[in-house]
Amino acid sequence: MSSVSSQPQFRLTQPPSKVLHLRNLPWECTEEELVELGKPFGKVVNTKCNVGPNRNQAFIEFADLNQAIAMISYYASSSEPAQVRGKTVYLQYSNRQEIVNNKTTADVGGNVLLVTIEGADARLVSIDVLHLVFSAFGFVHKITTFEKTAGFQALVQFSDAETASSAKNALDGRNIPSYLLPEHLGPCTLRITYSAHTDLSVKFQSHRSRDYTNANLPVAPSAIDANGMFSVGLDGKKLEPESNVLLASIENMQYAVTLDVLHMVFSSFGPVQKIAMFDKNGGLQALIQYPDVQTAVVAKEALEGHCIYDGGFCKLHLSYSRHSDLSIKVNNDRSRDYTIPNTVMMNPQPSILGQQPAATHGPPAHPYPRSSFCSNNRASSDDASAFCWMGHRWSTGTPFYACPDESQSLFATWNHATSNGPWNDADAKPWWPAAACSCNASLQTRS
DNA sequence: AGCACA
Repeated sequence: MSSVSSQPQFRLTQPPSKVLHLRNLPWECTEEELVELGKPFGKVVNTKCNVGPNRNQAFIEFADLNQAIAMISYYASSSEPAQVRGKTVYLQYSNRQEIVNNKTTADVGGNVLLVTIEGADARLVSIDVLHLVFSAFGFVHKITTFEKTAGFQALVQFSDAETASSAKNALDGRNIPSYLLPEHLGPCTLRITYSAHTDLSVKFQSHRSRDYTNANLPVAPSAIDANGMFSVGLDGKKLEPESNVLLASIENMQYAVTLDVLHMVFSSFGPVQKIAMFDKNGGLQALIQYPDVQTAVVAKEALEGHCIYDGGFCKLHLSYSRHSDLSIKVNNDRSRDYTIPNTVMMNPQPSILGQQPAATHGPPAHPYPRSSFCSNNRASSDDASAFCWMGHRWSTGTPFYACPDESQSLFATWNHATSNGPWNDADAKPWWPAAACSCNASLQTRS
């Protein structure tokens, strides 16, 4: 009960320990990088990274106290500070004598995440946006949202604990990208823990809960309008009638937008059944058909207003078509029916929506050089390598991040493994893995 | 930029 602490929080001189405390580490510093850093001074027997509120602290434990002392004294007198990925890291003896790697209940989670959305406008975050965000890591089975004293919360159910954990690791503490939110909204931060639930009970599709595994689940009466359509948005706003077919018009088409390009872009959100392209009013338009309305809604939300290429080129404008099933007479470079057999089948995602057919895209024909992945790479005209990163992901699963930049291009990308990305501050968190990119990643990692 | 984990 004493309010006077006898120990200062940080002592100026720490007594030596074979455990060193590191801080100011770059984002997502790996265990390997820590071992690399300590190796010249002795045997690193244990590490712990992603420590602290910013996850930028770590511990390394040497086999022997002298090795820790060697490292500290080396950097105490060195003109070159200790660095990881070019970032200065600060070292000191830990106030503990060994690293405790407790796998606590918070670490061994289940397949359901408890997500708290923080921020003044948190309750304005739509369930569709949450779905989009979490779908970047794998198939989202169900979402329920509710308000508690803790604020606006959601339970997000994945197939398995691994997927849930990857989503948690990537998203905990992050802000929802502003481009996914209505313009006036302030930052919305995700705080994620594991839920004890394993299977959520969702009775209706509504603005508060969704079951993406059951296309036949009734829509909540509150979300149905007089025409019997599911047309009430989150905040009760009227939406245009949704459809499984999107009408895309492409503005500022400096670069060729081909059928394949459209297929790749729209396949990121679900299997594309049919595409028909045509010219209208001197511009290019296309109809893109998904098997279900939900997928079209997610795709529309994610892609609307975005540019296929950096620099404001090939900006997409999407609306719902009144069609529900396109009639494709012939497969050519302007129209295609991907549901007809004898195309490559490579959709490892379980067919959760029942009638959902397998996606029919294959990897691009040519592998593209790694150099084209760098962040300042500009797509060149008539060059399909603008999408090379997607092909690369598909074929290897290498983690790339897409960077929606100032122009909100979807496809400014960089190789996370070899580059800090296009942000200036090495400590800054990278942009969201764009849904387009990560949905493919999740397709890739399932088998 | 300053010590994990319940």
